[in-house]
Amino acid sequence: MPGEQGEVRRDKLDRLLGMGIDPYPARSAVSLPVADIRAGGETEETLVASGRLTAKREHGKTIFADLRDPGGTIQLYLGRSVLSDSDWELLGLLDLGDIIQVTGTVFTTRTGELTIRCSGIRLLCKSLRQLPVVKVDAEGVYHDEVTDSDLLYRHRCVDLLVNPESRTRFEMRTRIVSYLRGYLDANGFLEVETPVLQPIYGGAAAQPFETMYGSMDQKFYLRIATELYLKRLVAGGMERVYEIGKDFRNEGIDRTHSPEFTQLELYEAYSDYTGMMDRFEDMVAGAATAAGLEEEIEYQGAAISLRTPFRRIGFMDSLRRASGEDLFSWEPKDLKGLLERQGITSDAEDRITMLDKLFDHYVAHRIVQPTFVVDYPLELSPLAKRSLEDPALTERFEAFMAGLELANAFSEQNDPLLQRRILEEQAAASLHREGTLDEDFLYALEVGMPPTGGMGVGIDRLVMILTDTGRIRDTILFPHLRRTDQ
RNA sequence: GAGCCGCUAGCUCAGACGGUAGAGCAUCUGACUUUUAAUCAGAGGGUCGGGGGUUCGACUCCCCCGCGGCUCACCA
Repeated sequence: MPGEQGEVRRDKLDRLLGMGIDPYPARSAVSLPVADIRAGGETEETLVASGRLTAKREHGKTIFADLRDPGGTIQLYLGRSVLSDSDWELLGLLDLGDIIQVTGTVFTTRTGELTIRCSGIRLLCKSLRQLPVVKVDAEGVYHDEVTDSDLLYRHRCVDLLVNPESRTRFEMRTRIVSYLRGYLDANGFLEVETPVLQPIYGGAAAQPFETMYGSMDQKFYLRIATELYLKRLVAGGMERVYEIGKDFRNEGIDRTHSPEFTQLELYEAYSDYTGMMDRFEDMVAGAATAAGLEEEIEYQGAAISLRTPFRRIGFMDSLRRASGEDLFSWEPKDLKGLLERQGITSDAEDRITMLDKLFDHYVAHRIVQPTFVVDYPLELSPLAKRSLEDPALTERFEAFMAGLELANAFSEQNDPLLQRRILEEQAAASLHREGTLDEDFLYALEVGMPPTGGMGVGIDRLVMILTDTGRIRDTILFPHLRRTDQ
């Protein structure tokens, strides 16, 4: 009998229909969350609980079962002598995974388990798929835990049901994002939405996804950043704006990169990159609290302190110190040689990209505690203002933690002529860019944008840190996978 | 895009040397009125990721493909 597992449930569904039971009723009674029932303890008061049937322990005329809702699990006591004949018959047709509603009182069994003594039971939704059964023994050890990541990513609903820590992680993500919104709203920022489909992409250096806009008969790109649009708004007098949304970068996937990721970008007029440091510290510390964490957190085995202020180091200083060399005076061929000696394989040929590689190698990957790396070379930062002390540097920082880049911020370049020249030079020098200037953005700068601090924060990575997750995909509900149907 | 590893029942896994597959949980049948990884007895369930090839014979060896994982490359 092929496909037995599914057939059994279909058969039960038919039998339920034969009994006149609607396996998918439209209405259910208001029920008490399991967590509340547990908190309430024993009671003679009749209450209603709803959830998924996750275990059944049959003892003849007595059946113990587990009912789970998002907030917890509670045991059910189902006795032949307590239930009606029809409820008892229904019980026999229930499978693990079915969503049910029970009515009863709460007592404690002689083994000390808080339990609902069910006087009534109702089917709310028949499940036609057998879920993996994960059991936890008395020592709290998981048995037959589902590890097939393909299954878990393709069917996140299964993951959420079967792995409680997955559910918790996404709840934390939501709380973190809510906190950030609340923080920014409370500080006078306006949340806005800018185009995802853009005729010219910009604001970062990345390969875009391309698409065809049918009715316009024009090529469009999925945004790689919101930067250039948000700054237009600052020029337009929306002096504190932010957007939390997806950016798309048509590049490789790895543990810390997702082609579709969530970024918070915020811009604050009359602020600068030091102001952005304060915002970042506020937001990270606050998000941790919102996620239920203390100031000291653990990330993949490392102790991390979120105590502010965060450390500040210079891009060039830190690289000099870590490498023991003044790499900024080196010729490209010598840098190339050093890269090879350090075992870094890279296609990079130009000086500045190689320096950036060496910075990652010597400094960034080794940063554990929250750290602002400040004063980036001008060549790496076309949209940032030049440093007052050194025109080769910019007023920019990137925030690192546990080897991850979490944020990128600068005092925004608002000199329209200088900005145009820099962008033109970049476009000319770069092979893969379209070489198209965003004239509307430059127009906005010509209209005039006040001195402004701006910052982008990688939300998925922040969630990684705060949920102690090693893979960015575990912070994204539906990460991209290759389709298997073709 | 490259290299390596993996893909066996719904889930977790085992299958030395090539002889058409096993376990636990889940499912089904039966027993059991306070168990909790319930227990006991029995049963069903697999075109071993797909396609070729070698061979008398392939889960096993070879080739191609698919999907996943890990590293690397790409990544203001």
